[in-house]
Amino acid sequence: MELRHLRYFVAVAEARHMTRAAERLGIQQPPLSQQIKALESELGFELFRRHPRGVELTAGGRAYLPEARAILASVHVAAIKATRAAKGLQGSIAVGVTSSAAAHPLISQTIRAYRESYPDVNFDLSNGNAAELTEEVADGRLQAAFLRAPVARPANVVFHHMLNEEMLLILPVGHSLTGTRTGVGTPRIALKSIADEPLVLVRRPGAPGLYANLLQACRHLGFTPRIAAEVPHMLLNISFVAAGVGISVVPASMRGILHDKVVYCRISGADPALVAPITLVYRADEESPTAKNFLRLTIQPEHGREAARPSRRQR
Amino acid sequence: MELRHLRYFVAVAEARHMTRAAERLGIQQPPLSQQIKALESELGFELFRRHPRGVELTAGGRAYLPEARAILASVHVAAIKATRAAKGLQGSIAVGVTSSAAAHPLISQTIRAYRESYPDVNFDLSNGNAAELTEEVADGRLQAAFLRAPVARPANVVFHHMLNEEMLLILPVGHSLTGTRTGVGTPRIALKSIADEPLVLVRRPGAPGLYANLLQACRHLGFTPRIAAEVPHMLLNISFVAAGVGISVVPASMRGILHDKVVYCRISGADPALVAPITLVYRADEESPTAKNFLRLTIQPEHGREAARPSRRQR
DNA sequence: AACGCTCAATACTTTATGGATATGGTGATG
DNA sequence: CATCACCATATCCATAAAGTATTGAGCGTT
Repeated sequence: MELRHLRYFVAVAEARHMTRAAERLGIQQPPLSQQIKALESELGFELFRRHPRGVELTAGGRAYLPEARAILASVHVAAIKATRAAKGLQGSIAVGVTSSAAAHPLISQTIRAYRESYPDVNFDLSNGNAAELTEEVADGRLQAAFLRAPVARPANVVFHHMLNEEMLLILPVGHSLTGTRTGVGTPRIALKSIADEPLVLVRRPGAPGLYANLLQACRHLGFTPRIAAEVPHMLLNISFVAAGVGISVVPASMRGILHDKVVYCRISGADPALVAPITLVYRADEESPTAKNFLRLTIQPEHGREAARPSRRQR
Repeated sequence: MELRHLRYFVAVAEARHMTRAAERLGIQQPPLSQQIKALESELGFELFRRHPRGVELTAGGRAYLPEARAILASVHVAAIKATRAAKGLQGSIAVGVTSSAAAHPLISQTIRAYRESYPDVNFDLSNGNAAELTEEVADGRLQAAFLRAPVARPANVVFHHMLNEEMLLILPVGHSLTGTRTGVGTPRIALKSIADEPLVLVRRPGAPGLYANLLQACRHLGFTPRIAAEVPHMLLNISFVAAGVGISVVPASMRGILHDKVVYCRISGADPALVAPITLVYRADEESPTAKNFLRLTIQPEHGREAARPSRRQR
């Protein structure tokens, strides 16, 4: 049995007339009669009673009609559903962020924009450190991840550098280095002036990247800072500075956190410049349509939106 | 698109392998590849990613697979459902009975037997007088009706005489005619002995049939009974006799009703013999499978049961 | 009662297409 | 680098769907 039989059957049932149904189907009457007959013989019972004025559904035909209609409708619906999935309008996507990357407004903007453009996609957002996220992307548990500096570079994984963010020095309020400058705007402090200050560092097994540049810049200036404490993440880092344990540097997007306890200062005289990148990680061979839409929207926001609703402009 | 495409798609999706799927389908690999490709081009997206070790579902294919399976399953289910309807195993039937016919045990037996044999058929049992039921059968509102004597014979309607039932004379307990015989078994009374008794008759516009024979038999014996009362149905008839209004005759199957107030007696010396028929009424061109099963079961109970479950004996 | 009309079925031809066979191309594997 | 395992392509054939012409059956009409 083929869908053709069902289409023909429904047409005849609706027209109650072989010849008119054939016209409506764009075929001649004899082949239609034949196909109906073939369907009847496959089903094992008659669908129609033939009258000189047309045809009439039998009890079996009456029972079959709604079923046939439902099948034809679901064939149509199935194609639409699957097309939506293929276009990435439906389905799911798993994205990871490190907590320090999550602090940057770009990340939340990007995710919000995607969820608005693709409201029917189930969005799984998870948290982890750079090493974990990279591994999860590499073996497909995540389709994308936002992190700061890459910590491992598995084959087949792309690290897309999105931006560099300035690093700011943070000191506890009332610290001697902050007293000298109280003008408007962000104060500026020379890196060499922190040579004798105790330093708080964020350093975990999986995230050594962000502070390498700081230590190297200090070495260039001829000193090695004293490490007062190492903490597992950036927020605790600021808390420690606020508590007076030492000073530290954080990405500029953290500015505002504990603002009454901590002073944020720009750094001068650092070489290499102290910057915190935001990196988008994804598999080079990513095929998931939802992921491809997400990547497109993230990397080229304008194009992404256009592609998501191509017909809006034309109407 | 045809069901073939869905069948092929599901086979390939399950085998994850074109060549093996082709084997399972009993065709060669190239035509299978072509049909899959045709399906993809009709849907507008790729269902599979081709690898050197086999094929893999795309996101669109993954979404399409359960839909395709459901469609194929519902094609199967539709055929089964409609076949059951065509065989009269599912559907509905409307049957009417007159209240006097309903009193005969054959009717309830027949209906119970049908409902047991065809439990999935919706059975509409309705009540009416012979004229009403005949009309409803004639124009298709009923598929069958049980009544006593036919009162009208529309073209295209078959009146199947099922049985003749003896008519019994009923008299109030203590009536003079009953006093003479008090042996075991049903007493017997000569029709001519009721010549002077007042008679209660059931007679409605639509049901004149049952008492015509009684009056004619009396005329043969040379008397015309006096009509003491006319009542609309048989049960009230018995109540009137019990109340002493007069005597009457009823079909033998009524025996037992008001047994402590009324005496049932066999009648001798009547010509024509006083009998009450049970008549099954149905359309000559009845096509409904449920109705045909009902008629078969009613007219030929043994054959009906056999046909309803043809496979039981063979297993 | 005969005729004509309508519509489905039948007989036969044509066409389209699904399937078979043979072969080519490509990426993984040892 | 050669081989293997698969899928894709090309070509041909057989099947079956569609087309054409005609028959046949049932109904209404005169």
